[in-house]
Amino acid sequence: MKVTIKEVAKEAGVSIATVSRVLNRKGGIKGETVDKVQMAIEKLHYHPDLIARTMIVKETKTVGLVVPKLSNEYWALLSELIQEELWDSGYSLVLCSTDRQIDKERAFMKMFVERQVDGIIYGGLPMNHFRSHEDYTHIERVKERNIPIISFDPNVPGIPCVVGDHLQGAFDAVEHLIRLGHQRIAYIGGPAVGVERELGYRKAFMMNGYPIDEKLMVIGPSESMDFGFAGMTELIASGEPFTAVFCGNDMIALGVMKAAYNAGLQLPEDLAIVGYDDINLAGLFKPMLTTVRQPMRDMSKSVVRELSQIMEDPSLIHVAKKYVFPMELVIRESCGMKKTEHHP
Amino acid sequence: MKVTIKEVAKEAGVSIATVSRVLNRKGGIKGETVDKVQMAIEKLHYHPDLIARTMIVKETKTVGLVVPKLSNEYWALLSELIQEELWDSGYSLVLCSTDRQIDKERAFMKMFVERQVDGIIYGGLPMNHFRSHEDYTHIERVKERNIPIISFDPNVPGIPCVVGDHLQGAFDAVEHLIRLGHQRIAYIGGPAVGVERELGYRKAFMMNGYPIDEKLMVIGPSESMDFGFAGMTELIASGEPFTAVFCGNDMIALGVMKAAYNAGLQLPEDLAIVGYDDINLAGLFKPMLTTVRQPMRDMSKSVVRELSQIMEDPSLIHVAKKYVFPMELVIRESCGMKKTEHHP
DNA sequence: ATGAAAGCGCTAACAC
DNA sequence: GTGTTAGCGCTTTCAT
Repeated sequence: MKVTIKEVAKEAGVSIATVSRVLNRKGGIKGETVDKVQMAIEKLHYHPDLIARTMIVKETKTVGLVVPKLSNEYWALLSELIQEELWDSGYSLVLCSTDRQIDKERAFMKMFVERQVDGIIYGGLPMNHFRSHEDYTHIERVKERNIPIISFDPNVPGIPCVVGDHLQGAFDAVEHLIRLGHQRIAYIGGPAVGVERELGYRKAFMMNGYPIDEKLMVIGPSESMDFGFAGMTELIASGEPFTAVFCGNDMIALGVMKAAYNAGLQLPEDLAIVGYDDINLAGLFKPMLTTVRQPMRDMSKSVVRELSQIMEDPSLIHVAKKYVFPMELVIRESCGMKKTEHHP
Repeated sequence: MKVTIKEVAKEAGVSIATVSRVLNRKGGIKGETVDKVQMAIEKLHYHPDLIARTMIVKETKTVGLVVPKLSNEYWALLSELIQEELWDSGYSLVLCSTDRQIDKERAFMKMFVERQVDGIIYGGLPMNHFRSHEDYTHIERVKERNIPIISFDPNVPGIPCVVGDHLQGAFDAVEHLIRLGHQRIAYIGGPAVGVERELGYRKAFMMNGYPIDEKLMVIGPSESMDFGFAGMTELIASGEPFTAVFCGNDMIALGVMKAAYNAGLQLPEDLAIVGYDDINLAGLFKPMLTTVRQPMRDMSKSVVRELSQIMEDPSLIHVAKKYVFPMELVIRESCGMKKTEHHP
């Protein structure tokens, strides 16, 4: 049989209220009594029932996290960091991976409210995945219920967000390529990594007065290595000339590298590549990947800090602050050497 | 204010018992009444409170998973697969990453019992991480409380386990190397990946009557790329000759490859490498990694199936069945060509 | 076919 | 300082 607070009380010869008090360190109790209770707890191997507690204090000390995919270093690392931060703040993590299925995302949200999670970190699909605003109601619904929610990376209007400045990051990456003398730069990415990177790409061209060749843009629904491989293979087959490619993320870049090797290209001599995210793998292979680093640690610390704040004062959920983090271009080998160089 | 079963009852003009009945599809209710209740539920946007329900039915529909690290494709993939399987069976996943800290592992277990998870999947540290049997009591404690628990991969005595046959896997890998003509084969691995792989390595040598040069064995506490890199670098520096290396896992193998390249070695000409796990990345780079594949999908399906069974009938926890899965050697490029070949 | 009422294990007034 | 008691939102006998 499960041992409850009652047994402890009897064993210690006090009332259940007293036991509850020492459990919650309320103070105002004789040291002697505290000892008696603690002895009883030890003796009976008593663990308080968090579920019963929740019924009264109305907090589960649980937060839900939604990510699109776990078998991707970026999201795996994020989940790990968040779990750690959360644990340090006394929360457990209920993890849900949607595999990019919108209806799963909805089901998870429903589960979160039924389970009474104290807060939600939403690392789900970017809004451009949803056909209409109406598709986004599962988020609204949560907000209406005053469940603290914060978005990580997808920029969700109306709720607080911690996002990276991907327009800037992509801009810097492409600008770097342009400085290196490239003009025919391909882009392989798409909605799965968000539209900002494509916009940053376009901005760099616009700012430099270069035309964009839409034939060099491979936009697809995925963010995987396989997508990068397929996209690159197709691009090469098209015969369209290009000397560099900017990838929506590092996994795509890895796929692109493989396709380039397959086609007999020398890297970085024949082709410059830049990725995005700076996952661990990025620095591993030759040529080591030039990429855009996201300050993951800072960002995850930030989401849980902000979420905690909202959990403390739920009214804060109505001020949809945005925290945008700067991205950092990490120059390694995959773009080769500058073709021209001057010191001003 | 939160809408409870009471409001629904009033709205529908029935008692809360009736509402509860339609909620749980108990049957024996007039269709008309069911409709009334359902209308009320819709109208009020009622969601049942799973927490309150739990107090009575004593199940949280929650299972806890502990893994050593999430930022490692192997565990990330496993977590993803398990989450998926669990969800399909109606369970939510509470995920905990220990970062290989034993005290964290203990704290998680404690949390699991307080939170009344219905079951636990333990993908924690192999027993050789624990100094003594006494250190393993957190597992025992859980079992004593009759909380269904099953181990994934670490072979934990006394509880059901789903494990890979790593002794066989490692044996096959090293045997392959030997068949290819190698005799000076290094091993880079250690307790983090379990001892079975080392034993498989030794077995292959023993069965072939070759001596083992302990100087070729790099045993360390980690399973990361960095460890592989450092271990390999050190091994090369030692001046000890060798023509092949068997790695405890693919991440280590990747690190080893990098170190080999750094040292100016040609792969696979100068050095044969075989990894373990067959993570996605394994097939990506040149030379594509020969490795040992774990049937992850089958294995994760199996853990949750077995766990479900124990959750249905908790007495099953006392029969510590083991499910051992065969490993499969995947031959790619990193070992080069056979030096001799005959067809019998 | 439905309602009334007794808890589940705990916390939080409110007494003494 | 400590005990008594009223719930939290739900499921489940036991009546009717």
